[in-house]
Amino acid sequence: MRLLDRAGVLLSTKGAGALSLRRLAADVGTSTTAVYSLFGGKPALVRELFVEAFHRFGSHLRAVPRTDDPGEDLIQLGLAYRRSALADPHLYPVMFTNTVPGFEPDEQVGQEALAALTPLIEAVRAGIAAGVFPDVPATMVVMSCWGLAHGMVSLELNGYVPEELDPDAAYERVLRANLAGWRVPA
Amino acid sequence: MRLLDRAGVLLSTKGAGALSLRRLAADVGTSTTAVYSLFGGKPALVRELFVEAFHRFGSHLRAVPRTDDPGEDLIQLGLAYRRSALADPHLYPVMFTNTVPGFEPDEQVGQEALAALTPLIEAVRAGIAAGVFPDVPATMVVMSCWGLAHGMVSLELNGYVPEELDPDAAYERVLRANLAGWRVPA
DNA sequence: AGGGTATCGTAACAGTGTTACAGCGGTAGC
DNA sequence: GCTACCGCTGTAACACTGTTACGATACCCT
Repeated sequence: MRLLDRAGVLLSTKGAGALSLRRLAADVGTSTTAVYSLFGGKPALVRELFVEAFHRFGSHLRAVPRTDDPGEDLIQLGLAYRRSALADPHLYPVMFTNTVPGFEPDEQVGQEALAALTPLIEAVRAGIAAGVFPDVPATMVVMSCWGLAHGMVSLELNGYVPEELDPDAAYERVLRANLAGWRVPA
Repeated sequence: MRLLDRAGVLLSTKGAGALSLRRLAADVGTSTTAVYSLFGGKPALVRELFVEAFHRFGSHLRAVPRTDDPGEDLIQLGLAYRRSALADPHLYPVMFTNTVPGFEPDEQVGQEALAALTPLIEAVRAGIAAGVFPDVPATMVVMSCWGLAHGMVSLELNGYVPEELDPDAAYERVLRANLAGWRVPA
């Protein structure tokens, strides 16, 4: 589907504001009606981009190997999280902050989007089972890691990281500090 | 300025998509041209809302008292951060994620917006001076606390917090864990 | 070969931000 | 008191957006 590809490129380069149906149709060489017969409108097209973005996102996360050290696995997952976001920055807000006006993820697509976080959940569960994390609901420390990664990446994408900080090193340092706070003292 | 007030209400209730100049002008009883002679366009009006939002945000943060326990101060600041965001949720994305298409915070307004984080910076500096935090750049642990708070709040606002978690309790727990990870062991 | 369905193009409608133009008001200078 | 000016306002238009009704086309299946 050339429309979807072109829409992804257009959104990744020019941003959400430049994603207009006429522009899109003109680039591909068709008319705006094609979008309606193939997808059903602009929100439906963005929905397709949404699941595509989460597929790539899930691939990045599934690519980090699972070791016998759940803590280090979580760190690596956090680094992969940021790499995925920085790979195409304009796709990130489509997933987690509503950038395109008409589109909001419905219940179904939202659930299968969260499936991309499975490696994170499993690492946390393994950590709790191994006793390196306290006996709290796994979703809580998942939200902790996810929230920190999302917040840091989101702030970085919006240009809120101070210049005196090396983004790579600071991000990893922050991740490790957060995780250290969850470790139950041996 | 009734236009600004009405714009704030409209944005806080109906969201960014409903903030149209014609709608706004009709509600106040004037014409769209008023926005151009008074502000200079829609982005300029949103800019005004941006600084207004940061003023309120700064007030929430300045309202938490400073004690001799920098760690606890940071927790209270984090709680105030979330309270401020939940007070009018639609104003939060205006500050930290670009919701309104035409508007992006320029350098000047972005700098004075960050001034709202002053209490956070001071608490971190006090913590480093007191030896409860390690001797790292203050901006790093600031970014850590800010990133976590922003990420958690952002995810909550987008409906990504699992139902089995009590949002209030989980948020505070996550904040405390993160801060514990920064504490240098006595 | 014929019929049905999916897709596409043209044109229009409603809505948006923006701007040129004209009119009104008040205010400063003489 | 008159006049000229300047800020503010409304009307109307332009260019753009998403959306849809209507025909026409092409393709696939029977």
